[in-house]
This record gives sequence, structure tokens and C-alpha cells, in this order.
Amino acid sequence: MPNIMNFLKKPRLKRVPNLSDQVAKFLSSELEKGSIQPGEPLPSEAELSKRFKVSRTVIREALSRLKYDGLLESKQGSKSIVAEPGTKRVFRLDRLEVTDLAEIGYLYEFRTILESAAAALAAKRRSPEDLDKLGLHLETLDRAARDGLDGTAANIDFHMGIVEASGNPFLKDFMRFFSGKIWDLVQADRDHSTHQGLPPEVQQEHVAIFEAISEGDPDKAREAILNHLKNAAKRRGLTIFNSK
Amino acid sequence: MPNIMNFLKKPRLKRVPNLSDQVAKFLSSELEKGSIQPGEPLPSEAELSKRFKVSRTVIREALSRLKYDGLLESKQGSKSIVAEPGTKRVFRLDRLEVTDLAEIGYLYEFRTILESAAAALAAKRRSPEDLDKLGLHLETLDRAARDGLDGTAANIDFHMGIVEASGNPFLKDFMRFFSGKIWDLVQADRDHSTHQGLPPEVQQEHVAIFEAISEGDPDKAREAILNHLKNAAKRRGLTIFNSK
DNA sequence: AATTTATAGTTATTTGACAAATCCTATTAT
DNA sequence: ATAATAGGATTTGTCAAATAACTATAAATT
Repeated sequence: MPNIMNFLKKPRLKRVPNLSDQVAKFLSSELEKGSIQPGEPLPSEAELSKRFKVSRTVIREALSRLKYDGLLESKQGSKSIVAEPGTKRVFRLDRLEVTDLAEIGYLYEFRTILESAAAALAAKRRSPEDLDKLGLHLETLDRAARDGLDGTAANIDFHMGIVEASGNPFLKDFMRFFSGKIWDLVQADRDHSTHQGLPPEVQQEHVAIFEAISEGDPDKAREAILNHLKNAAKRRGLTIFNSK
Repeated sequence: MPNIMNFLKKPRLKRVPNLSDQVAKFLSSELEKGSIQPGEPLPSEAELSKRFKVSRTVIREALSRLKYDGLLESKQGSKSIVAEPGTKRVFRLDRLEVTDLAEIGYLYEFRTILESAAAALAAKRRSPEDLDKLGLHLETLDRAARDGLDGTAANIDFHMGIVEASGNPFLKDFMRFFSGKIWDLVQADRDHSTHQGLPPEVQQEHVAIFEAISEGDPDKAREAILNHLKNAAKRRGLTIFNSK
């Protein structure tokens, strides 16, 4: 049953796509298709304005986004030109369809790759402070499980703590972005399930991960988190691919 | 020695930061610092316009980017509000400093994580077509090595072919973005080094990877590509961290 | 032929206006 | 007193027009 207090949490405004959105979306898909070769110019803003039947302001706001992403390069006085591939500055993940089970599976697999590597690195590099933090999150998680409270937040903290202990800033940054997507799916799942709080066996798996990292055993840490994620997938009924 | 014809290749316009750039940069850094809590409103466009002493158009172009990234949410009639963390739609990688060796090392480690996982998956899932393509790239690479030509393009193709054979679309999409950054660094390195063409031992390593994937042996594939990347790092004098 | 100079085209920025949706408050009704 | 309502103020979305700054191309000059 969905939490009836959910309406409190997200003041999320429904974003009705405005004209800039539409133009930006169209142009970026057109660029991805390669309709205009890298190095060649886009039509002028005035031309685009006429063609799409919108004001130049709208065109400029759309182009502004594409330039920011590194898809276009512009200079005052000359037309915007299509950037070389490889200069793209962003990785976007917005067309996620929660309904597509296969896609969720691949997303989960991606996560598994990152987290298992993070756990192995963490076992080798974790500082005493990292261990302290992980221990605290584990405790919070334990208390939540005992009291039947929602341990989602502590769960996220624990997993992110592992990534932070890995010491790789890119891994950390990317996981911070990526986990937002992942945990949303988890949360959506949770709302549809009946149980409150985490199943008891989860905590044992967490402890196993923590111990392996604490002992400084990379292989053990990797195995522990792989086991954990595999079980977690099974608990949610995800068809997970074999991804050792 | 740098290629004297390089000036032909990149018509890359030097992007002098305009007002929208500056405002967007300032605001996004301010948001990342958490100066405004999620759910709370930004100052109105008119207010920002006054504060930054620029026109509302400039403000709008800047906000347009932040909305596109999922950092802000807006609706006609009410102020733009700061989005919840986790709704961010993009992963940016633009503040890369090629000079920072440690950063390059971490980037390389990240790449190693992804490619080793991709190779293992590819060994299990590769289609006959995937193998054909990989074989072709290998051949091209071989010919380039024999003729002393630049094999960079074929090299990239080979590595991307592995990722594609992994079958995971997210891994593929991300690597396509990520490799742009990586290969830029490699290329920069190449320009400063003396040798033309790839060293002969590289091709042996490539063959080893190909064979492992071809045989369908995930562990062997992972080991082969780890060995290859470790050697490649050594050849470039990168201080690589232990990252099994 | 090479260089300089006009000229037209383009992006960057400003200003002003109006529409549409929302927010806030005073007023009214219950 | 409380709730509902209406209306004005505020805010974002969109359009239009103008100017400045800059680029590229063609014409004119040397």
C-alpha cells in the first residue's frame, strides 16, 4: 500500500513541456541521427525561428542547452556549428521507463558492476574514518530493522559509504548521480510491496560486506556485495542477468 | 612531434564564456553547495536579473539549462524551485584537468572497471556478428601496425566493439560518452611521444582479449583486458592504482 | 595578386510587452 | 470564527523589435 503521507514529500511540479523543451529535444535527436555533419553549421537562429514558427527567444533557449552539453559550438557573428563527437560533456539518463523490465535489469547490472568494483577498492583503501561511517550506517540500519522503521535512507547511506571508501572521485560522483535513478526504482517497488522495513537476512549480508572491507580483503568484499545485490534482485523479482 | 596538419582537423571555435554561461555556472555551483534547499524557490527571474545586472533573457537562458539538467523545476505562474537530489538527469564531466596526474589515474581506473566488466559480459553474450566486427577491427589494427600507420581509430573501434558485445545498453551509452574523454587524453599523450604506430606487443594483447571473448571465457577475458590496460598504462607512464 | 574596405549576415544582449498560470490577501458567505 | 471566493499582484512562458559586437564574403584599392 502506498504511503498516504507521500503527498508531503514531493512538491514535484509536473513539468509540462514548453516550446524550448520541444525544440531542444527535436534538435538533439536530429544531431544524434547525424543529420548535420560535425563541423557544419546549423541554420541561423532566424531561420530556425521561421521554420519552427516560434520566437527567436525559444530557439536561443533551446540552443543554449545544446551548447552547454557540448553538442554545439557558437561564436558571436558566425553560425553555430555541430561539435565533433567526443566533445559531449554530459551523460544523460532521462528516458528511463520504469515499466520496461529488461531496461531495469540492465540498469541493475550496471550498478552491480560499479558497486562490486567499489567494494573491492574500498577493502584496499578504506580509511579508519570510512570504516567508522560504515559502522554507523550499519547500526542505524540495525535499529531501523528492529523497530520496524523505514531503513531506506540508511540503506542508501551504507551503499554510498562503500563507494566513498573506494577513494575514486569519479566513481563517487557518478554513483551519486546514478543511485538517484536506482533508488527511485527501488522505492517505487517498495511502495507496491506489502512488507514494512527490511527483511532480516539483508542485515546479515550488509555485515558480511562490512567485515570483508574491514579485513581489507578485496575478493571477499566483491563476493559479499555481489551476493547481496543478487539476493536483493531476487527479492524484488528482477530478472537479473549473470554478471559476476 | 605533433602532427603539423593538426590545424586542419579541428575547426573548434574558442568558446568565450558569455553572460548566460557565467550565470549558469554560478547558479549551478550555488545549488550544488546547497545554498537553497530542495523544494524551496529560487528568486524570481526579475530579481535575479536585478541582482546580476543582466537582462531577463540572459537569466532565462541560464535557467533553461539548469531545468534541462533536472536541477530546477518550473511551472508557469510560480517560481522555479530547487529539485530533489536524485532527480538530476545528467552526469557532467567537464572540469577535467589533463595536467592533474592523479585525476587521470582515477579516470583510467574507472575505465578499467567498466571495460573489464564489459569484456567478461561480452564473453558470455557476444553474437556471431559481434565477433565478426571485432575480428575486422583486429585486422585493421594489424594492417596499421604493419604499415606504420596511425591505428588510433581502429583501436577505439576495437575497444568500443567489446563494450557493444557486452549487450548492456547503459554500459554502451556511458562508454561512448566516457571514452571521448579518455581517448582525448590518450591522443594528447600520443602527440607528445616519439613513436608512430602502436608497439608490437599491443597487438598480442588485443588478440588475447579477442580469443577469450571468442571462447566464451569471462574470467579469461577479464584477465586479458586487465593485463592489456595495465600495460597500456605503464607504456604511458601513468601511475595506476591497483585495481583488480 | 595581395591587401584593405564595405557590406550583409549572425550571434549576444537589452528592453518592452502580453498571455497564462499561480499565489496571496481581503472580502464574503456560512 | 472558519471556510469559500474573488480579485489583484506576482511569476513564468512567449513574442517582437532594436542595437551592439563580431564574422565572412565580396568589392575596391593598391
